[in-house]
Amino acid sequence: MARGAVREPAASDGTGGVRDEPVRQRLLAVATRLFAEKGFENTSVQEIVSAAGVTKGAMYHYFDSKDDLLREIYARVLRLQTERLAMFAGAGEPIADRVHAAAADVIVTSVDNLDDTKIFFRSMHQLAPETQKAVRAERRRYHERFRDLVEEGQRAGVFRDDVPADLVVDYFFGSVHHLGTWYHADGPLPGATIARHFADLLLSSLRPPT
Amino acid sequence: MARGAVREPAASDGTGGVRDEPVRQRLLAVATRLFAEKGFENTSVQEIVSAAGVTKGAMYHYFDSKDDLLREIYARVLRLQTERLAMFAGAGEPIADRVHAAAADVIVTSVDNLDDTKIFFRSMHQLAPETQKAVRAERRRYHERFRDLVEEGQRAGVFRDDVPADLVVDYFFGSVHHLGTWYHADGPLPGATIARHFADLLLSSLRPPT
DNA sequence: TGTCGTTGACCGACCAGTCGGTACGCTAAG
DNA sequence: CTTAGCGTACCGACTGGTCGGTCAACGACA
Repeated sequence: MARGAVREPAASDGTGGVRDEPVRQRLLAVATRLFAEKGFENTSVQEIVSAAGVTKGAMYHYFDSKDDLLREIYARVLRLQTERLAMFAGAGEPIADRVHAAAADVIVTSVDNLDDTKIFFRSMHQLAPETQKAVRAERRRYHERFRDLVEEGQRAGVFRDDVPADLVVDYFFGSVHHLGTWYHADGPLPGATIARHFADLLLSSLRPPT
Repeated sequence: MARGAVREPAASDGTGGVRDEPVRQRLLAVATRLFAEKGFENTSVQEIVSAAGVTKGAMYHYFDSKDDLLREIYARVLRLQTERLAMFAGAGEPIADRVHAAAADVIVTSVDNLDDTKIFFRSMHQLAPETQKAVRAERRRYHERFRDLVEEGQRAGVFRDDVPADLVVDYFFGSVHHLGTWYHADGPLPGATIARHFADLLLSSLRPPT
């Protein structure tokens, strides 16, 4: 590596288009890709830093551990989804429309960040129990926010109420979380189409029984 | 270990109730439990054989590799579910009832074998690519069989046909596969209740739109 | 009945390699 | 002079897998 260069190595550094992001961001981006490709435990720290064009010293300067790297990836996608859910939940439309919009949106963002989605559910259990508990708690808050939306619809008589709202949320998000196992960006259906179909199925299953 | 004993060690051998299963079965049972608890990569071969009361020599006598152990666990649960699906699909009842029964059954068996379910979707990507492809292919056949059922209902006009049957199957099995991440046997809802609710939601979402 | 030879089941010490993590040094900026 | 931002060298723990060896059961044969 060119030691004479100033802060950032020159334009072409072999990291594939992420060349002038700061080191920390580059490490996160590369780790996300590698974790999604080969799994957390099968990706060595050495591979990550090599792909990012730095060394282990740099990585351990920005992150406490390999676990910490994974945790940061989780936190990032959770922040994004939580923000967007709050936006859709607080809109002024009828409850059914808000649920439909929020459901469709979470699918679109999951597809747009498919690597994060994959990592989340494959590698969660690799984290230290304490860290895992923290991540789970944040995830739970997200689910509860969505559940409140469903309950609002049930109280309004728009949704069937013979199925617990919690179960409905687990049901729907099971589908969302498993997008990573079968969806491919080059497949026949674009993310927006899947989002619409899944949201339709959710709303349809919530119609009160005849 | 008592070397003087004959084939099977005496009654109490500290393996916790699996004492007189043959060694191969014991290894599978113990590995299933440990893989579900701590993940495939975080479970060493030494831990497995210690918990099963044998040594590495024994394990490598029955299995080619650690991967082979995982593959056997997959194959076992896939065989079971495939058999049961064929049974429900071939019954003489109306198509809606058959889909409902098959959907509820796969949930019950997933809950009954929750460890296998967890392992399946957490550790699949750890397998060698070739092995992984074989397992995926078998899994795909199972999904296709289920999809055919949905399509049968669509052709009969019982189910809505504005959503591709493939998508419906991915939608539903996402929920099934994620049972392992939130369901606990000591929770408030028994498996049969969840099975009923999920199957109801599926059938409800398949009703033709008004 | 006694005693070989063979075979399947299993033991346990060991190896070569890999991994996450650390200690320390250098450089440039403030 | 201090601090941030890294690079380099290296450690110790651990892993999957191997390999020579042990032991009991069994069939053959006298």
